[in-house]
Amino acid sequence: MSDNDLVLENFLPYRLSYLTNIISRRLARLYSGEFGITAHEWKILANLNRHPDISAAEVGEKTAMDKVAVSRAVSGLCYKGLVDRKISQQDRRRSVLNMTAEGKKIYGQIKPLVIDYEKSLLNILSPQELSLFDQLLDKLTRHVETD
Amino acid sequence: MSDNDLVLENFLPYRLSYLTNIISRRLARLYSGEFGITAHEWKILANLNRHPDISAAEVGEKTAMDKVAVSRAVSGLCYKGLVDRKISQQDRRRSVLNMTAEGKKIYGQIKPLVIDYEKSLLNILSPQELSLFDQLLDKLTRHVETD
DNA sequence: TGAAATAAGTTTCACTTGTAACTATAATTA
DNA sequence: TAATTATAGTTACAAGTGAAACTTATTTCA
Repeated sequence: MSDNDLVLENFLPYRLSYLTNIISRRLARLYSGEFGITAHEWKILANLNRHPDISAAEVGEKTAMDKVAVSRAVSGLCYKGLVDRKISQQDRRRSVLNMTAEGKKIYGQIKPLVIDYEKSLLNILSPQELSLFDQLLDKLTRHVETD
Repeated sequence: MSDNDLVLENFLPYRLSYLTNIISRRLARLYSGEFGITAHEWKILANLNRHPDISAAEVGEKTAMDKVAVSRAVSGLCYKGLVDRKISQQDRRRSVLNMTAEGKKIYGQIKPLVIDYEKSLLNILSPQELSLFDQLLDKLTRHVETD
């Protein structure tokens, strides 16, 4: 067996995926339990908070979700009364999405939980380590994004 | 709006998940297309290569997969003739799993593709950066593993 | 012993997700 | 301007996934 044999525990894509899965599960617990929000729905709420009046396609761009996932999550949010969907008068194919008052309220309740979780996660790293990790993550991401 | 508002593009769990998803998709292409192997199946092959004669439960431990996923992936591999499943004579509930000759052949074909992909991924980082990223990843993983 | 509890693995059911087909509207161009 | 092409979003179908129930085998301990 060659000495560059494949050892999953050392294989970086696998380790990255392992870490990410744990973190995603923990985060999902924050919104799924008490609030009944899925990860996709949460991502959309966070985007509508920053960018009101955007369309489903724009949500898709900003969240890297495909349009079917966006459609389903937006439907779920509308059904729960957290998002309001209007038809654009400029282009009647497009939707114009916004959080409702109730949506903003829920968003405001979940946001601190999520931010606290991120803090608790990152407090194991020193400021220098965090900054480095940040840069390396960016570097890798820019690298893999070039198809 | 508070200044520690939630901005997904800066939110580390989101960025980690984004990077991981791209990498996982690319990797999956390496085995799914030509070889018809799923990511789960591939993980199991890689484990059986290093640890012959293990049981489904042991595969589960080593891959962090749940037992249902292991059961299904092993069934798929047996059906394709890549893995051989015997009943343990010491404990007839347990299975004893091994790659077949054909399984080893396929494994040997996929392995270099996967290793090359990892190399192409990491060659954007200097040896120092890589070593740092490695350490930080470990540190974060150990941190989140403590429930 | 033998009844109850535990363990390995599979099957089932409900839910999620991805791909492709479809509907409705808008833009293009012959 | 009418026919074609492209776009936004939804629906339908198939495949994947997770939780719980189930089957068979083993262990525990009264």
